[in-house]
Parts: sequence; structure tokens; C-alpha cells
Amino acid sequence: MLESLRQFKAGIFQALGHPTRVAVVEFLSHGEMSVGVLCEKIGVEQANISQHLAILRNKHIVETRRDGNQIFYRLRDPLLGEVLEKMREYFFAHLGEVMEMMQEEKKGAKKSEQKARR
Amino acid sequence: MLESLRQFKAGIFQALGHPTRVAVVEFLSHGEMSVGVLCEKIGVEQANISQHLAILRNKHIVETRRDGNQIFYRLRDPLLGEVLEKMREYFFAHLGEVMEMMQEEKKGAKKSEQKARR
DNA sequence: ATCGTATATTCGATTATGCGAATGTACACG
DNA sequence: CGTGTACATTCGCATAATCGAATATACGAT
Repeated sequence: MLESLRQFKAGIFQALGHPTRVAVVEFLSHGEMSVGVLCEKIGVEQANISQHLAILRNKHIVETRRDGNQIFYRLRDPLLGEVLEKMREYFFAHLGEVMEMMQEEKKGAKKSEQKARR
Repeated sequence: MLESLRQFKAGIFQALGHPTRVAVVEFLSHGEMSVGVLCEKIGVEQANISQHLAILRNKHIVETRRDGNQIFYRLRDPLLGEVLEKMREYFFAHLGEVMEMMQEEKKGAKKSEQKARR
């Protein structure tokens, strides 16, 4: 019971646990958008974003509407937008860590380069 | 820049994207708790919960305090509690899906059994 | 010092995720 | 009909997450 509920919650969080999917939800919180535009704005391969959209669809986080040849996505529940808004507060309260992370990122990149060189 | 921010956000969500860690955060939102008690309440192996706690620590979601032989965990920022609260609203708005998920779970269990039998 | 308890870390095996390439499907237009 | 465009799905591989078992560390008590 309680376990199922937690699994459900974790599922939602996990669905949001990828930069591309965060980007999607952020864009959609301002209104619906076609796959093509999302693709272009976020800057990933079409097949890839489709995969991410499929994940969000499976969790019922987004809904779709077909218009002729293209498909428009929107958030199903504005509440999720509010959650993201709360999260935004959280992020601003901890911007320092974002900076740290960016540093780590650079280091990580160097390591990857080193690995790649071998 | 923006990409880093999204990665940070995704990191937080991903950290919350596991039932055990959701349980931890929920318990801690009511106050600090020792590892042993968490372990017992949630019902997982000690080593396992330590691993999950390590993940939450790395994301600075929780902080610790040592008292003699044991270590008490607490949420670092009550804002996260609020985020969880918003999420709770969301979950109650979509309880139907939790039910569905529980059904799927049963089906999944059957499938696993079948697999295991082969 | 040494023993017991509480917690953390490492290791190895299993499973899940993420990606691009290729392929499939649905619709519009002629 | 066929062709083009928009989007989705499948596949194969690489990387990452998860788990329990074993091991390590930190502290209190004797």
C-alpha cells in the first residue's frame, strides 16, 4: 500500500530525473509545444526526445494533441508546474552548489578526455 | 549554464527517484532520525540504506549529526519538505493511477514468476 | 588494548537507462 | 496511388544504478 504509493512518487521523480526531461517540463509549463519545436529548443536528436517524451507519457505527466501532421505536447496537471516552481526556489537557495557542480563537470570532462586518449 | 542548472535539478529529482529514498525523506520531514531507526522503519538492509543515504548526502539533501555511537539524519532545507508537500497534492489528485500501478504490479509479478519458471 | 555496536564503503553480479541508427507509422498533399 | 514530413518504436551497445555480502571505520564500554 504505502510501498505502492512511494513507488508511484519515486516514479514521478525518476521521470523528472533527467536534464532533457526537466527541460521539456519547463518548456511545457509555459504552454503546449510541438515535438519539432521542443527538439530544436532543447537541441537533441529527434528520436531521443521522442524516447524521453514516451517516458513522460507513461507517467501521465504530459498529454498530446494531434494537429495534422504534428503532435503538440502539454503538461497534464498544472500542479506539476507548481512543484517545479517550488523547486526553482530551492535551486536559487542553493545556487552555490550548482557552481560547484559546474566545476566538477569540468574536472569530469578532463578525466573523460584522459580516458579517451588511452 | 542553463544546461548545468537543469543537470542540477535533474540530479535532485533523480536522488528522489527511488522508493527507499522517498521513504527516507518523508520520515525526515517530521524530524531527525538515526540510521538504525530509519532502517527498521523502512525495512531494508543496513548496508543498503547506508548507500541510499550516501546518495542523499552527495546531493546535500540531508545532513548528519553524530551522537555517541549513532548518526542522526535530517533534511537540510525545509523547502524540500514543501516540494514534497506539493507533490503530495499531486499524488492525491492522481490516486487513480496509483491503483492502476498496483494492478500492473500484480501482473508484472505474474510475468516475473513465469519468467522464473522457465 | 579489545570487544561490541552503529554506520559506511567496497566488490561483484544483475538489471535498468540512455543513446544513435535504423525502421515503422500516420498524416498531408498532389 | 506515391512521396514527403513529423513523430514513434525497435535494436544493439555502452554506461550507470541497485543489491547483498564482505570488509572497514568510528566510537563507547570494560
